[in-house]
Amino acid sequence: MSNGSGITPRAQDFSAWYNDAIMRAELADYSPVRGCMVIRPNGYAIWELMQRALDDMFKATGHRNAYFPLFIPQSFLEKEAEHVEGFAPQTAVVTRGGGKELEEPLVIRPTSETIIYAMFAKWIQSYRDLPLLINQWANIVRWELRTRLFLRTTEFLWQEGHTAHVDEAEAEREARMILGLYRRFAEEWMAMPVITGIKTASEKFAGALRTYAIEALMQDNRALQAGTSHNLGQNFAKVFGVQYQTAEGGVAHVWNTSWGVSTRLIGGLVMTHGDDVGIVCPPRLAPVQVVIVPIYKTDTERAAVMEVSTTSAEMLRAAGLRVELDGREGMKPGAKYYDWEGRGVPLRLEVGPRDVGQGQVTAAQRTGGKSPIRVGELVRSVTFRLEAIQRELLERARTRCEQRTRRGVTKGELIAMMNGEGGFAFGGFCGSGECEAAIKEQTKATIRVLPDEEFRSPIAPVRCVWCEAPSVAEAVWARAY
RNA sequence: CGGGGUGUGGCGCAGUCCGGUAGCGCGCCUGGUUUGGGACCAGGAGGUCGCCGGUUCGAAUCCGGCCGCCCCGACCA
Repeated sequence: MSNGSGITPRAQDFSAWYNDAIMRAELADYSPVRGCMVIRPNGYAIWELMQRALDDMFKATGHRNAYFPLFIPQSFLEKEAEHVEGFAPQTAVVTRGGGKELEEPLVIRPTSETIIYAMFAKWIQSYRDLPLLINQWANIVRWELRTRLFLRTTEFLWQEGHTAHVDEAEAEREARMILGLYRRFAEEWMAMPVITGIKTASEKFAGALRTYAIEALMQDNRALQAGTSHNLGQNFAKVFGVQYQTAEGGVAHVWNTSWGVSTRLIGGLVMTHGDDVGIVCPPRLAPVQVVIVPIYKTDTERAAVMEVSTTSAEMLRAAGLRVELDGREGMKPGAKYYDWEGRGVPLRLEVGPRDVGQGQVTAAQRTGGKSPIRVGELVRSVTFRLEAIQRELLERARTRCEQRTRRGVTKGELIAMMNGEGGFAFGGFCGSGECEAAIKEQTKATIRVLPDEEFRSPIAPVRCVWCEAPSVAEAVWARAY
């Protein structure tokens, strides 16, 4: 759909729509390497904005960035039993280098716990060295069988935080704090509402004590795991000998956490806000927040219109906004509208002779609606409108999510819902892996999280949705990406 | 890896059954006229028809083999 002649409607084929929307916005392209994608400038710009916001949040909470190698000695990965079992099937391994067979194969990192904690062991001596709060921005390789742009590719970009703490309580606070931070990012920046909670044993990170996650509901009513935060306990510390001297003179293993979000978030953004025209960027993450389209016939009109357009662009940029002035000649205004709408630009300013004559510009919101803005109120009004769009997108997504959420579901309802239109189903859970597996078997739905208190139903379910045994926790089911 | 589909200028496709000089739309380039929701005219560039082999005077088309990609299932952020 690179010619912009239209994309598959969501209702017809959501997957096709997703691909079309990404292609039209030029966020990404398929690469010559199977399973891998190229992130194009429009897509990478969104990632850079995400990075900046997240990085600021990490720094504000005391974390520092570092960089660890892409290659991990195979033996490292194999040290933690559960970890190797979880990741070995999806690793790429380098066995040759410099024209020679390597003495020890090097795994291309599927995640960096092992190599980072090997280094932590060197750096941590005393309780005074704790907590150690590290983050790295990196690429990862996981040999996926089936890939989708942004949602699952063989190589992807992410951020992985790794921390070491004196005790379980502090590690738990860290893992929890990051989960909250992810939630804030999802809601305040991406305008994507999420449910937070803890993963069941079957969905837990390989090697973790506990895994927490934020889960969002996409427009096709499938869930997207948008971020995870793990309390790793002392599993890795014991294997890699990450020990410290306590204030009392004893020796103890540290408690680790790790947490990450990836370029998958871009897929979440697309599937949360996009419409049948294309993607819709929430203003705070829009590479172009405002596009100005000049409209004119004669040279005289052109001069006047460009004058106002240029001045407007300068004023808005001076106010810190990301503004593009579309001065392409020989392209009709309507064509430009479609072009920028497909890129998800939240606000468009049309500047024509009539506007100039009346001392105004016409503002069109990507979410719908056109209205004039007095030139004298430009910055204030544009800023206000962008904030309104940001709020509107979150509200709209939240309403959609609530409409697709059912609480206190029965077994029959769960089956019907998951094999039907989908959504989030809240219900009682006995805690057994058998029930969990049976439900997955019959509905393809998994427990996304055992939700945190804030998201739980006012009246706790009494019995397991599946087996009628007493419920030990409320669970949220959905079919997931 | 199993099931389904598909490979023809940058993109989307027709042509394949029935072999005979490779076409259409969009995009791209040049010039001109246009410009308040996808402009128009004229001229032009661009393809060893996924790859290898076979049949034939002649293959995009028929036969055999291989490969890629997309969708659906088993693994996963």
